[in-house]
Amino acid sequence: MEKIQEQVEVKLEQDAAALEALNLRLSWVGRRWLQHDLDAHHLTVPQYMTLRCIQDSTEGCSMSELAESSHQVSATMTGIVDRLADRGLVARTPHPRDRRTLRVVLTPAGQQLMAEIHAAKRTLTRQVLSSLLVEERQAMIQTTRRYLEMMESILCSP
Amino acid sequence: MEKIQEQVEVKLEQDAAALEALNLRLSWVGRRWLQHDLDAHHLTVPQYMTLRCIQDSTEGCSMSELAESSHQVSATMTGIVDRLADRGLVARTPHPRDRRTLRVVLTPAGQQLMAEIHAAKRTLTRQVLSSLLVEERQAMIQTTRRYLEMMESILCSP
DNA sequence: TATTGTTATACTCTATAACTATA
DNA sequence: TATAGTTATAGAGTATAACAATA
Repeated sequence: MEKIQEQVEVKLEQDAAALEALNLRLSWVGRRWLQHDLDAHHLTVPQYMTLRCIQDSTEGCSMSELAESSHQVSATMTGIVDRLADRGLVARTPHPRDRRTLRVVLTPAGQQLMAEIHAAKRTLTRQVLSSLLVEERQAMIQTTRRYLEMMESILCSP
Repeated sequence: MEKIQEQVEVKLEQDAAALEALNLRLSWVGRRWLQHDLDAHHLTVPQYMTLRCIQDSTEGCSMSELAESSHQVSATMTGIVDRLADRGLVARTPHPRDRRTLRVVLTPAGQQLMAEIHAAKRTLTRQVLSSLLVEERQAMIQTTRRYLEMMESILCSP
């Protein structure tokens, strides 16, 4: 009985090592792949992440919110938003109540660019998913979400 | 019948959008998480990827191989390997037959550092995997591998 | 005093173009 | 001529520390 348990442990260790190596490479290649897509629009990955964050919000984001969302210091966000603003994709608008705070919003040009990117997006995800059963798709989404939540909690805790 | 097929398509589209958003965030957070781990060893993510690539090879890598593996131009690799060599973690050794080519290898210090990082690695992957059935783990590894292969093929083709 | 955001600085990564040495 | 690698250059992202404005 103990021997079987031991074998299960060994197998788990192997699976963990295999998946860890795959995820490391997936994260790296995924970024290069995204950058490859964004090149056509002269956007960088951090710039795109920032636009997504603003897009997902209802009334724009403060600089602090953008920094927190991407796990970066606010000084870094200043530079990224500067370049997006220079291109007219976002605008810094004042906060109605707190004059220290800004609301960064998408301009019409920014909204249009995001729509173009969305339309041009490759169908890699759909290709993979369409070869799975509905239950498998759900399981994959659930597992990925769990992964992400664990990572974020570890990253935010200190 | 057509109506059911339509619903399946809609559902697939939703699943694809959900997983795409998750993967985008996972790729970003995964990198921050890795960087957070590497900070203790004063390594950057590109430096770590380079060390991994050398470690996985049997007789060291040429500069071209390192560049190709990370989908970067060789001029970029020159800088990364310069900094690793300055710290004594890798060494440029001559190729026995072709005097144009280098073999970048891990020094003993580099091997020791990689061993330390491996030992200190968080058990996030194992935590997630241990809550899955063996069949689910295998399915997850397979799906992740398929994803990666598709990405790499798209990235390399042009 | 505490918070929001920017500026100044230094370093790494990244690509392009021009270059050297070798095949 | 073609290939392997480096150098020079420019720009983007990143963190730290110091700072101004506001609460």
